[in-house]
Amino acid sequence: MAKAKRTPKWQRDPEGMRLRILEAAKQEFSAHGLAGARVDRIAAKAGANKRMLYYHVGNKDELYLAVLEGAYDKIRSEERGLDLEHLDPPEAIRRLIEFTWNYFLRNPEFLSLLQTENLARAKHLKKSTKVKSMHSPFVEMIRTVVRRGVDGGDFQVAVDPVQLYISIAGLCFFYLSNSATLSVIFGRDLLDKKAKDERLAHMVGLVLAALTGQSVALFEIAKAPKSRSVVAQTV
Amino acid sequence: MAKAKRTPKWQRDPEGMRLRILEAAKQEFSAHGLAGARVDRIAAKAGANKRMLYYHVGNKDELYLAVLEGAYDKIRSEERGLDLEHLDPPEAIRRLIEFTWNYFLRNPEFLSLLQTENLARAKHLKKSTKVKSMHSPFVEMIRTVVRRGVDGGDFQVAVDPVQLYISIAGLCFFYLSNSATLSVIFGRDLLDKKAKDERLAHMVGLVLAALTGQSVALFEIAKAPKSRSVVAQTV
DNA sequence: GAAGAAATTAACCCGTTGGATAAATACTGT
DNA sequence: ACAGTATTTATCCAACGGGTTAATTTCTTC
Repeated sequence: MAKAKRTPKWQRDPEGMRLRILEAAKQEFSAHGLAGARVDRIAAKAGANKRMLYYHVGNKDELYLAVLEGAYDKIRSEERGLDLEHLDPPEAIRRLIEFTWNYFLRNPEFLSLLQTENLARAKHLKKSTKVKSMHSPFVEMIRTVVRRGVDGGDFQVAVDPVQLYISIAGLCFFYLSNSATLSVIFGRDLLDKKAKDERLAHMVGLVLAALTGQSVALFEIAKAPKSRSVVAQTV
Repeated sequence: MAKAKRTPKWQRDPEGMRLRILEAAKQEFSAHGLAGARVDRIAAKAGANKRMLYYHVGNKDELYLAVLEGAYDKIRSEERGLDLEHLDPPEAIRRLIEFTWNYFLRNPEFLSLLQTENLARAKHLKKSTKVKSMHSPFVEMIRTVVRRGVDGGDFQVAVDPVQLYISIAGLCFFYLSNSATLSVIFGRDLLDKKAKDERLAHMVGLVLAALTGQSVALFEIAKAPKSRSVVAQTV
């Protein structure tokens, strides 16, 4: 028998493999949900063997939780880089909305994972020790912005930062995560460029108008004079 | 051999059976999603045999679509009874928000079903002929309210009714459908009575303030003087 | 009271799926 | 070069789950 096999069939790369597995799992879980996800497909997509999943991460549930924690970790860390402190309050809120919107656009799997986890009534997330300790200092960031806005006279009311955050996230989240059914219902494509631009303008206008008491459509239109209405639309 | 079996083991009731199957399926699908739902559990919950599902409705996918169509049918019909025409515009918007909020609260399975269907990118809904024809005349209802509000000077801007509807639905939907993960993240129970009351007040305040340009917290507080802040919260 | 249709039950089929076992292959230190 | 360990592969399997087949029971009607 010739000795053969001079070239290694694979390189050892445990950390790389772990990452590929998690990435593949993220796609699979977000595309099919927890129950619909197939362990074999994850393995194949990661260029790995099914046994590897169990070796490197654990069983299906642990894998799912790891993906979920990773997703939260990612958004929280990006949020931290937002520093809204040295913007004047209305501009800070605008930036927050734009960040949230764009993050959701860039990371659709995050939306799907959240939906999946909420469908499961956060059963898995509750078990996570990591995520609980991540309570966003983000809320404090927003609280500060609101306080500054009120003190400086820009904002009319000192809104609860958690409510505000949930509202902003909700305005973005619902539109994007439900765009499929909404598009069918309303018979328009909500994901083409124009629709997305209009939505962003609408959300910024809605929230800022509520906070400042002035129709934001005004300076919105001033900024982009050619787009004919943005929040407002002549009747 | 004695003849036995004088009392019938079951009554024939095809329509009742069909309804029980659909109700059981609704619960199962909303609790576990499409892939997670178990045909056997549906049958058991309906007090039926698995074969009955196929006899009365069809296979798992058809069953799911039937449930989904039923859910849409229900909310659309309730919406039709809202008649906002003879309310003055701000009050009409308030009622719309309250209706949406309460409907979602009363029908949590509807939220779950929507989430599930959107996770599937509306694959099934697109096949439905019924739902497409249900385009809500609701949008026209809202358009009329907005137009009246602008004409009468109550509203500052003529917002696109579809955007407004999506915003209202989104504010309600996200809070409720994601309350499980949000509660974990923020470490507060978002579903107790007080939290729900505050949320409703926040949403009404946000939307009406944006539309009218006046901080709605004012007449909100006037109406319910004992609740200490509603939209606003002193800093 | 018998025939035929409608509704219901029980039992089985068979591909899928999560997970396990054990062997093979690459790397590390000595 | 050898031993020991970490990583990867190749198979296997028991449970499950959707769907089907065929028999059984009730209702209708003539």
